[in-house]
Amino acid sequence: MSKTVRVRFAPSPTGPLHIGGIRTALFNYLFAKKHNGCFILRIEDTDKNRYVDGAENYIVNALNWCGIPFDEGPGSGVKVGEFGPYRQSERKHLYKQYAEQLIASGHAYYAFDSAERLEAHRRDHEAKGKTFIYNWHNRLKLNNSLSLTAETVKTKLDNGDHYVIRFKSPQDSMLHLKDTIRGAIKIDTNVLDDKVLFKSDGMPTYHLANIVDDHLMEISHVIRGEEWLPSLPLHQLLYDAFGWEAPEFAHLPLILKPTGKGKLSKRDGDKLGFPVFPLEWKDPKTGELSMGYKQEGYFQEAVINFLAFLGWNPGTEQELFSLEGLINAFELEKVNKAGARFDPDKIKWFNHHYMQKQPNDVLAKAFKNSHSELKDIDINYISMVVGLIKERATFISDFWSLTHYFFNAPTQYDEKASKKALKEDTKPILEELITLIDTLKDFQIEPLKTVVKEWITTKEIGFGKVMQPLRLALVGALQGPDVFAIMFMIGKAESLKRIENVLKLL
RNA sequence: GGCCCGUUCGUCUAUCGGCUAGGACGCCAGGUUUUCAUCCUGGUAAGAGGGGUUCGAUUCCCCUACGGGCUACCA
Repeated sequence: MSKTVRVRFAPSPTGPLHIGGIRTALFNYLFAKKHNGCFILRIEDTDKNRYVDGAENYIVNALNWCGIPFDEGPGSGVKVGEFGPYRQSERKHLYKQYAEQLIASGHAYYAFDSAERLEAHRRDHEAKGKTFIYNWHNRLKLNNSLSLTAETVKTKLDNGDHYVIRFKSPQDSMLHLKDTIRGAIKIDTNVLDDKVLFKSDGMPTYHLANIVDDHLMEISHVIRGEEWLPSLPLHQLLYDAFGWEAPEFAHLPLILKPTGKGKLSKRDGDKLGFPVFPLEWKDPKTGELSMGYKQEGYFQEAVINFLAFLGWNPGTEQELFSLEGLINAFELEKVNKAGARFDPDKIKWFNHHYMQKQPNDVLAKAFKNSHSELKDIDINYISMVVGLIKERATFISDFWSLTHYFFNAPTQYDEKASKKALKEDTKPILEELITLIDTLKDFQIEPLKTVVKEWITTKEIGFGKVMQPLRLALVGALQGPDVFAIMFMIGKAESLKRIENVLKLL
């Protein structure tokens, strides 16, 4: 790779960034970092009608939360450099000259057809079972600078008539395209249409702005979603028309729904109960709230690790990767061609894994902040509790149901568990146990365990007869970590009290 | 409909002509934990179909089927 690697992630601010967008950003980021290149964020806001307030901010926040910040892009604190600005709306003045350059060189033309007229054409064709395509085969019959006299065109332009600039797709030639992931792609230019490059509202379309900006920003590799593959011929043709060297292209496979048909959408998350957005998003118009990975308790590392493996793998059997590891291992050539189904179970598994790697005090702090009953509890105590139960948790939101008995005495006892643990002979056993514990001076886990076990053994009571009711008394159910650890945590007095509470039931 | 891309266990995937087709998630069973969960071990399960090419195809080519994307003055 001779030239400097410069890649861009170019979302349009029409709403929250979908998890598929994050995956595209991630692959761009990994590729850039692997080659000591530059990761650029460019906001493609050429469609004023679809602009959504807050979307750009969301994109930036999402990338930051994921730990894949951009090197160049809009916003303060980021160097603008020689390639900015990074919002296409702020580059508006640049595009028209390029469109006109194409007209001058015979690669594009003015078109005056009204949207209504074209729509009518489309309907007519559809009624006949055909598709209306604006290109070589009919452009001379339509209303444009190719079919009209130069004079008429000039008059129309002078009058300020609405016009668009269309690309003049070549006729009768075979295009040989190259995609790093998919290899060679052939296409007949006769099936291409004369795409609008410049809109009547004075803004460029995606196609023009994209090529101009990628060229001006010296983008070396375009890594984007597969939905852009059909536009590749046009884009290549544009580079050729301008006489510019095209970047390398890589089209990423799509992320599909967990079940059923089609690509992953916002609705799937609502329906199946998992987020499809990195961060929570509140629709500014409807007020509708969509859940985000962050808010649902997913660790950033888990999301990244999972996403990296959606459509890519290192070719080894290693699946757990830090961001650093991913950068080292990443290769565009190893990206898959086929779409990948999103698997909510697998990302949970990653989350459980990364849960174990989180320091207890960090988890404890988040846990404390998430639950009002913990407000006045010592953080060190919470931290120890977390250390005892985190191996059985996937989310911090699992913590309370896993730990409430460390903070509050059980108020009710699981019915099934009571039946199993509480028998006719339980009462005298627990009474004796109380006496035993009461006399214990060193209330630490090990001495506690030793004394109780010795007592059970010498008295030949049977472990189940003691341990089960004891656990029920402490927890309220037959679950949780080691009973002696629980007793140690809640202390002697509280332990005794809880056993007495159960005795009252007998 | 047209064009393009794709197709290995239920899911994510390995295999770059010669494997008992490997791993992970899920699921099932056993073990540990005298609880539950975790964890460990094992098991379950796959190269869409049909033609070629080849001594030999999951792997290369063609056809069909199926899936996906695009087909806007949206990106």
